Amino acid sequence: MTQTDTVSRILDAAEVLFAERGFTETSLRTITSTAGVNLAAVNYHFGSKKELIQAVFERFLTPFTDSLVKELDRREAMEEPLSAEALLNSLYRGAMASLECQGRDPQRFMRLLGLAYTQYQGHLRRFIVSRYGDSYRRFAGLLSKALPGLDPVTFYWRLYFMLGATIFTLSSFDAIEAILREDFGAESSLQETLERLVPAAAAMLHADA
Amino acid sequence: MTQTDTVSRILDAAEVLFAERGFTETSLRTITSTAGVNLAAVNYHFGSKKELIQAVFERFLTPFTDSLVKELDRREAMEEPLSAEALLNSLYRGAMASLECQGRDPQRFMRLLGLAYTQYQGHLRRFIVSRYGDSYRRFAGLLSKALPGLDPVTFYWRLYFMLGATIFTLSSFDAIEAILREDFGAESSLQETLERLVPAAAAMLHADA
DNA sequence: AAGTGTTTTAATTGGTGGTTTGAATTCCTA
DNA sequence: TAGGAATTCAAACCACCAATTAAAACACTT
Repeated sequence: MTQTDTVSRILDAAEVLFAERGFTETSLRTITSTAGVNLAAVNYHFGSKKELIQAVFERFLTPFTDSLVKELDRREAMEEPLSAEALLNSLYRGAMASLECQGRDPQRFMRLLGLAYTQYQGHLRRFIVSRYGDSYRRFAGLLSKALPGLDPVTFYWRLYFMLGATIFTLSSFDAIEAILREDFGAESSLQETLERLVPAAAAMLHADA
Repeated sequence: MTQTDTVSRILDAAEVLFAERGFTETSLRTITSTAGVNLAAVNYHFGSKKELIQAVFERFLTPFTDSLVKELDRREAMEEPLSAEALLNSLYRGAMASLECQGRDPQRFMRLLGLAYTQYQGHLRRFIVSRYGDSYRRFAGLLSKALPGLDPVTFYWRLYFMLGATIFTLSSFDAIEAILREDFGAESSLQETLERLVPAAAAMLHADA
């Protein structure tokens, strides 16, 4: 078993278990035993449980963010004025594509993102903002240009409303989908939900202040 | 120290600590010591930590829900057609008023609600739905009537988008407000944020499908 | 005031958590 | 292939946890 193998086995197991149960509810013993590695390997390779959690997010967020930045470069190079809908579609579709071509489950990613924002007293939130904040500020700047005449404070609040709607619904997608299936017999895929989310979010951003 | 005193001291301390750190990150020892009561009092009065958590939510949600139901009764008795915006205002304002007149911090309430929904292995989610689901189904029914012609599945997804936007932004109100204050020098009150949220949510609900 | 049921207390139990250690093993290079 | 670094391993450590128990303190009735 090579080094990288052990490291990625730990990350794989941690990713799944964290998404299922949360961070404090997942012990290192559970992670290492499902990964099939020794308990001490976590502290050896990552230093601590906290750093393992950050590493899980790094592996998720770096390609996600890179693909967004590339997509924004591409879009901007076109010189066409970017509509809010187009930007939202770039964000969601680009992100989904980036995750799927990696073989990662987009739902799990959203679930982790949701946990990052509610658990751990905001350690993770700060980590994510400091590491990836610039890229998302760029996205926000472009989106803001697509909504001329909207007062900046209102715009930013609505951006957070959108973030909340996205993270909340996608991170509990399974639970919500199960409820709707029982009540209406209608199945919804993640893809369809994003297609519902984009126009709804756009309408929210465009609303009169 | 009378019985009710001990019980409510425990609930007060638990409420604050849970909202600050989450459930598993808060030990009974921390709760009882900040409450100034003996460790065994929790298990004596509530049975277990799990039941204490439920009790904290019950104390929060029961007056909250009761005030919503009364408001809905009042509104329905007026026989006027209810607009979506009016219903949202009833929900938010009624709830805020109910919490504030109790001397409870609305933000803390939202923070707890956020935690309840993200704890996946969700005994809390089930507890809340089974206890208060009927009242909120009634609200959803009225809101749905205010949006004729909207396909039910789309409506419900948008309801969850709205719930997500609300819980997410209000539960991290402090953090978001701090960022906006730094970037724009503009302070936002919780009241103002709700006044931004209502039209944004209404626009989302009214969007073309 | 005695007695009964209730509440609080302090000490204990059995268990799990993250982390550390030092020896054993594997890997790579010289 | 020999030697040294990197990695793995079993075991242990120590802090902390929820829950229980039995005795002490209290409140309330008769």
